[in-house]
Amino acid sequence: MDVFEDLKRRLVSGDFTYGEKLRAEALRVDYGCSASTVREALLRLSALGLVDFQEQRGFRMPEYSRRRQHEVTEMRILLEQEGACRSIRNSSVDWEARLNAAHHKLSHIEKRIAAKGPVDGLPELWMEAELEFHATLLSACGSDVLIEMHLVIYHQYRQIKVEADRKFLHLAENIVEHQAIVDAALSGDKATMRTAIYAHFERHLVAADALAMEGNAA
Amino acid sequence: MDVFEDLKRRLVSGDFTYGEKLRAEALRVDYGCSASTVREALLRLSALGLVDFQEQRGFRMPEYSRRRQHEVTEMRILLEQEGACRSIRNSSVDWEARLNAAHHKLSHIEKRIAAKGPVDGLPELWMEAELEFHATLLSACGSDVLIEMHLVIYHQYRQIKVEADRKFLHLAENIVEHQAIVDAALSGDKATMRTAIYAHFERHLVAADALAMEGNAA
DNA sequence: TTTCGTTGAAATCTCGAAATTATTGTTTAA
DNA sequence: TTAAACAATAATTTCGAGATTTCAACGAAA
Repeated sequence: MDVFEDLKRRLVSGDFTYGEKLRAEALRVDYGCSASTVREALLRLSALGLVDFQEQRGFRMPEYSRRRQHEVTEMRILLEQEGACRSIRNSSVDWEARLNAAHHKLSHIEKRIAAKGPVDGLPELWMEAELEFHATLLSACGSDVLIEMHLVIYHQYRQIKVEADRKFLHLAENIVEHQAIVDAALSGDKATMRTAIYAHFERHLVAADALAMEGNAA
Repeated sequence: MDVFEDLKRRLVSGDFTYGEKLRAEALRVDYGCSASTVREALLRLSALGLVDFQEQRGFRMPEYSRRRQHEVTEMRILLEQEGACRSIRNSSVDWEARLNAAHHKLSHIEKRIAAKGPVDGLPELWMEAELEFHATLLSACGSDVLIEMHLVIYHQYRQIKVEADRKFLHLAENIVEHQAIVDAALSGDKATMRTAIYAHFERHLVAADALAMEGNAA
């Protein structure tokens, strides 16, 4: 099994709690490999911001903080607006078709969850479809660097929002907002797209005064 | 010695040529450690985009490509404009003072290089001062995530532009452009800042038609 | 009671050898 | 001559043990 990929998956799926210690010696059991191999994977993940690494003090799942949630959300808005607008600029029938397809898959799953709750393997399917949708949104932007960077931030965002994700707290709103993003793409209007993306993330931004208090503490 | 930090330094300082193979077994000699330790450092650097890693095929200094230069430059413009404008929004006397100080150091070194050429340890001092200047520009933006992300892209940019850097091809222009950025900061006008930052990087963007040809080849 | 230092246990980090996989060069068959 | 199969070599990856460092518990001195 690919230790790196599977640990990455677990880190954004709520398998570990915020601040939990990640011991290579303990994790090796899950993969039937040596601690060194796990250590390698954890070091790589730390460079991607999904694992906290301190020399001689090992690895941890990052602590939760509202400030970080705010900053990562801001960054996702910035990169996603930029990427989506560039995709619009290069607009092609192929891109519109792929975005439509990805949205169709996603909204189908979201509607099933809305009806039956997060049963079967629906949360896992949703995770996959949601990434696919947002990745497709940027897929025609013409910059691999932007796509790569967005992917890094996307996973950091997921890691922070794991709890909300798994409880599907904002399912109804998400359905409407995803639709608005598709509509904006088809309209070809960049300003509308920026507004739609901002609206999709707005509730995950933290008010400035709340940040100030937390900032002084940390 | 810190293998990770030193390899990072060498990767952006022209110690390796584009596409050069990086053998852990060979590099261990430079650091008097085992190949595993070097391997760890290379894996971490690959997550930061400074090393190409392919399973079972080892590590390489990334190949040079104009497309990548273009994309990384675009990303630097995006992040640096965003960060600088946020710093302006949070504008403080302290920030303006630090930016002035960093610019003073940098321009002093640049003028010495303009006069005497890249002798003594001037290139190394310039590298340090240039990073310090651009980091200071974003230092008041209020987002550690943005600062961190900018730092990653900054190093990728440096790695690509190593040749131009070490030859100081655009020294005279750089001096003017850095001054323009400081002026924009002191004026507090965000639009001026965006223009100044774009002007600083414009020549490193690649024309669309040139990209198209390269894109088809790769 | 508090602080500091000591000691033992546990975790982290480094290492070089062994196992696996790619690469290169050679031979053979078409 | 070309292409494919094989063998020899070199490089990469995994591994577990040993060295180092951190952490926690305990006891002595202020």
